[in-house]
Amino acid sequence: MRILVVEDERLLAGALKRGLEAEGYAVDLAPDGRDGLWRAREQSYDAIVLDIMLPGMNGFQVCATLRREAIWTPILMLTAKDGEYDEAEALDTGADDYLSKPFSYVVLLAHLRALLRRGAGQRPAVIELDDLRLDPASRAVHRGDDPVNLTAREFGLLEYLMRHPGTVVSKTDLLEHVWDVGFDGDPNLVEVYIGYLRRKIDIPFDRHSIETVRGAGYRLTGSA
Amino acid sequence: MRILVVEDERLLAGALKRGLEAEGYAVDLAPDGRDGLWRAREQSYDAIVLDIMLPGMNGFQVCATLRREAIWTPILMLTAKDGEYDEAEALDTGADDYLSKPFSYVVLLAHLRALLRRGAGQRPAVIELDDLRLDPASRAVHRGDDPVNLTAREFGLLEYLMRHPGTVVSKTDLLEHVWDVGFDGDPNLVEVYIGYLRRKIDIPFDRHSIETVRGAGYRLTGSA
DNA sequence: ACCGGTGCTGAGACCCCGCTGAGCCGCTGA
DNA sequence: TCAGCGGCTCAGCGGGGTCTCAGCACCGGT
Repeated sequence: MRILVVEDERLLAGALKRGLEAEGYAVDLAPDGRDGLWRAREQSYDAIVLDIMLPGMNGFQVCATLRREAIWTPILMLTAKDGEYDEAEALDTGADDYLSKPFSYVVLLAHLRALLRRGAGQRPAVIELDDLRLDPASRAVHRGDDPVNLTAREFGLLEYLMRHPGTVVSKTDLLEHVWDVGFDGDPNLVEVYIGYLRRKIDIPFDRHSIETVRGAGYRLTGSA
Repeated sequence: MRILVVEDERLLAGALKRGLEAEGYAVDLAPDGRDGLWRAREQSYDAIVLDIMLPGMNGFQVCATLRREAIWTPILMLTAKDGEYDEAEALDTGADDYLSKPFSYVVLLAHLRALLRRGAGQRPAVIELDDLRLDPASRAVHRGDDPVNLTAREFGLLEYLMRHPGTVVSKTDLLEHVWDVGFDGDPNLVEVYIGYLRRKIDIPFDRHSIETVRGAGYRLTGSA
């Protein structure tokens, strides 16, 4: 865990460095806003402790600049005054948390821990098979760079196949999982939709990733 | 944006509910810890405002229980005393932020907004998608340089969509998060409001950023 | 080669989904 | 009190999606 402390008061900065290092963190110091901004850009920190009152460039500016550059390192702001709107402004410029001076060391630690705990958000898994990509979240399918437009039923069918790559899936399996359970319809329905799929993801690209296994079902080929 | 307020003091709870609803949030109230825990488990909230002093089960316990069950809804704790260790304990049991009573409504709002911003995975204060800008703080929306006038409901809808860009959001999702709890209304309502939105942010500018994904929901296109 | 079985495809009907305009209700401010 | 606005419901319409059906192609076994 690497932490950047941007603080111009020597005494406070030193105390923070020693304290945090005692907790096992690796700490970098920056004496002013410009240096802090530079370090935050160059290095990858797990969190930044950022004072507002700084020579040269104040904390708000540093924070806003970083966010504008799409750098999302968690930022803990140290507000000198405890005016309400100061705090609100800190959060609105993109800080993740703030502390009003004077603060106790225990509280700072707790805030930092909370900040570090909030890790990166998990992204829904995109399923890939060779150059075929399916994103369940955005319901988007791509063959290479070309987008493929699928209807709801076609998408459901392809998703099920892609979740069982390389294995033979029977038509009754598909009817049960892609269509409603206990669907007593004609297996021909599956054949029809397999046809639709092929005409959208295989034939235009001259592939044949959907194999038919006579008497058994279908198999989607390719490797993740 | 759906928010759960766990607070036993009737007056405060009511005031919060009314205030937040005026801002366009959908608000649920829970009068004690047990009820709050139950609701937080059952429903999907975008944030929880959690008092510590509660009958039956206190806020620490509720918070710790939720985290133990891997429910990561952002939690804003209301600490009655302003002892340092209270605050530290709040953060250490898994709360994301805290406020010491008494607090002002402005500050609460700022904290909540910051929390909601993080919940979606660390976004800047102003949400941008291509030339569409939405500022939660000032409740202003712009397409390019042109201001767009939205009603509260339209704004809530657009904000939720912009916090989930590129992903398909179902109508029931929207009903649950943009409208009130347990809203068992007609999904047509969503369609109507999508229509309103399109007539304000898309059609006049000859775009179509709100795509309908037949059988699944809607997707807001564009890149930050 | 013949023939039954299995899978593929084009055409078409039906129906549900989503969009829209009209209108009602409640609130608010003039 | 009334006009205006926002929120919501309702009914109708249009079109795209789902499904059925029949005919044809292909494959395997005798």
